[in-house]
Amino acid sequence: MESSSARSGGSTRREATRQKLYEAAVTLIAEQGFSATTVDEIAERAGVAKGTVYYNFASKSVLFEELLRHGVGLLTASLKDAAEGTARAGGGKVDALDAMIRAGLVFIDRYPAFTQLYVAELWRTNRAWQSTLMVVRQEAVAVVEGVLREGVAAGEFSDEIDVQLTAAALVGMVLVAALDWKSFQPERSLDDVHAALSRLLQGRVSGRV
Amino acid sequence: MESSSARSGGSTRREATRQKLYEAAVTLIAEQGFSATTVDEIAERAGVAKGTVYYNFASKSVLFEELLRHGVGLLTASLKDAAEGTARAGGGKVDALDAMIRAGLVFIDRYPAFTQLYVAELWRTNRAWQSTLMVVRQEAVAVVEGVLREGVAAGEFSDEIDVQLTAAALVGMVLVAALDWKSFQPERSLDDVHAALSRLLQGRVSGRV
DNA sequence: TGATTTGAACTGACTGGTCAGTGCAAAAAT
DNA sequence: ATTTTTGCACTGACCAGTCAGTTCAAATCA
Repeated sequence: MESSSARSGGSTRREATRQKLYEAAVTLIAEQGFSATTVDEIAERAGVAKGTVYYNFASKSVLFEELLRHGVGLLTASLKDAAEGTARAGGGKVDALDAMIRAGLVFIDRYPAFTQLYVAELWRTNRAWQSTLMVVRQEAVAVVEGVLREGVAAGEFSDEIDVQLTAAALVGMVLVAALDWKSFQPERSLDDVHAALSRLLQGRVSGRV
Repeated sequence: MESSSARSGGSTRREATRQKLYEAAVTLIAEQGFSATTVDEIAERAGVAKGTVYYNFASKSVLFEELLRHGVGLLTASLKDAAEGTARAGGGKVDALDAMIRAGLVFIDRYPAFTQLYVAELWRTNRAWQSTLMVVRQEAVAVVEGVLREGVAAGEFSDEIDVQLTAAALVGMVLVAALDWKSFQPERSLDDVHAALSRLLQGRVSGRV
C-alpha cells in the first residue's frame, strides 16, 4: 500500500516536475496566451524534456486546466482565511471585506501571471476548459458573496444591495486596480494600494476631508 | 479630382467589407482568442474570400490592431459625451462619474464581445500590438482620471484619493460587474445594474437603509 | 445608345512552415 | 526493480500569407 519513502501528498519527484511545469506554463501563457504558447517552450523553460510533459499530463489542455484549478484553489483558500481571521478577531463584516481585499492584493502581488491569465480566460466561451473555469470562479466569488450575505443578515449592510452583482464589482475593483498597479506603478507598496481601495469601498471618495 | 460617384469618407465597398471583417473578427477572437482564431474562419464568417482579408489588411495582427483602435475609439467618445453632458446640465462631478458608469454599461451591453477581447489582451506583455493597446487604454482611462481630478480641484472629492488607482478601480468595477451581468444574468435590465453600481460607488453599502 | 476599356476589389488553390502529440530505447533516480 | 525522465526522430494536421486569375461597375469611346 504505502509506496516509497517519506511522502506528504504524492510521489515527491513527480510532484516537483509538475510544479516546475506549472510555473513555466503560467508565465508563458500569461504573456502570450494559450494557443500561442507551445509545449516545446513550456518544456524548455521548465528545464525538462518534452516527453516528460506528456508523461505527467495527458495533453496541453489538461496541463492548463489543472493549472487553473491549482491557482484558484490557492486564492479561494486565502480569501477564506482572511474572512475567518477577522471573524475570530471579533471584527465585523466590513473588516472581513477589507481583509479579503488585502488578501486579493497579496495574491495578485505574488502570482501576477496567474491572475493575468485567469482574467484573460474567464469570460471566454467555446473553450475546452470553460466548465472548469466556471466552477472554480464560483468557488472564489462565493466567498465574497457569503460575507456580503452575512453582513446583510446581521444588519451591517443595507438589505438593498445586490449581493451577486456587488461581489462581482468588488472583485473587479481589486482585480483591475491590482493589475494596473503591477503593470504601471510597480514601485508602490501594497499598503498604499490597499489604503486607496479601502477608501473607495467605504465611500470616502465624495465628501471633503 | 473627385473620383467615382458620391462618397463620404472612403470607397464605399471597401469600407463595407472592412466593417464586415471587424464584426466577424471581434466575436471569433472574443470567443477563442487571437491565436486560436484562423483567418479562414474570419473570412468565412464575414462571407468573404480569404484573399480579401489580405487585400484589406496587411496581416492578421494589423486587422486586430485596427479593430482595437476602432473599438476603444467608440468607448472613449462615449465616455467623453457622458461627462460633458452632465457638465452642460449643471451637474457635479459625482453626476459625471455616474453618467460615465452608465455609458460604460451601455457600451458593454452593445459590444460585449469587444469588451471581452479587450480585457483579455489588456495586461498581456510581449505581444505585437502591446503599444497600440497602451495608448488606446490611456485615452479611455484618462477621461475618468480627468473627472476625478476636476472633482478634487473643485473640492467635491477628497484630495486624499489616489486619482490613477481610483480610476482603474472604477473601471474594473464596471467592467467586471458588466461582464458578469452579460455572462450570468443577462435577463437583468441595465437600469438595475446601474443602480447597484451607483449604490456601491456612493458608499451606501455599509450603513443600514 | 450600346460597345469597350480600365482598375479596384475580390477569389481560392497552393506553399512553406509550425506544432501537438507519438514512439521508443537508454539513462537516471529512488 | 520500478518509476520517472531523457532525447530525438517522426507524422499528420493545420494555418498565415501569396499570387495568378476573375468580376464588375464606372468611365470612356463611337
